[in-house]
Amino acid sequence: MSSLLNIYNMLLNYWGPQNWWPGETIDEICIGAILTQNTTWNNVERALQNLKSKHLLSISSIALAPEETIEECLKPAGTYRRKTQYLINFSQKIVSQLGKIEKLFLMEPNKARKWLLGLKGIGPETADSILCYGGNLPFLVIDAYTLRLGKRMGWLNSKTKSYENVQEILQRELPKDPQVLGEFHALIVKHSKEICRKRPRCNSCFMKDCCNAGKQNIY
DNA sequence: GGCCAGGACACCA
DNA sequence: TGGTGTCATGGC
Repeated sequence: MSSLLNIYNMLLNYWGPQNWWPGETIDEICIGAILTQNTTWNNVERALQNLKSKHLLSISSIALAPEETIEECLKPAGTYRRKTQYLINFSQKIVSQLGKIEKLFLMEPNKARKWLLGLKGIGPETADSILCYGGNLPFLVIDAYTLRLGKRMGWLNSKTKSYENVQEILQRELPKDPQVLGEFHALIVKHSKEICRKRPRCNSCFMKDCCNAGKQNIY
């Protein structure tokens, strides 16, 4: 079985750098991380554009904005009522407790993660996205694609349970480098969307034991 | 018209 | 702890 680092290099060689996370500012990255929950990025971009057109694409401005205005902007992203609550609460907590988001990234990384997880609507995946892509901190984002690929390719077995458990197992074999960890997650998403989802039984995948694993029906 | 997406939460046993 | 329903728009 190839090492995780080999897998990373294979994916990077095949797909090239994914340049995640898209966004011009740290605020935009964090806002996008919340909006992308269970939604396609295409829909998130519409919501981000709506916010931008109303000059609300910053944490400080969202913290002061009327709820109805944010709701209207977020509609294209789905679950917009919840996301409005999450986003306003997140922004207000940043402003009132930290002043600005950059302060979060100066904290001890695990404390910063805990702080984020204490906020309503910020789960482990969103927190790690904010820390890795917004804060340039070495956290690997674990998502459904990662779990599926990991089980197919044997990095993970069916006993691996919690998010943190999976994250620890995978990060142990990867450099503690936010660039690598961020790129790895982006590549897994890219690969899963382009190959695994469109051709779940394909024979042409360049990674042995990925799509054509012939294993139990994990997909 | 049904299913799913770059999740998280509430509720239940 | 683990499983299930809910949120909600847009693309395929």
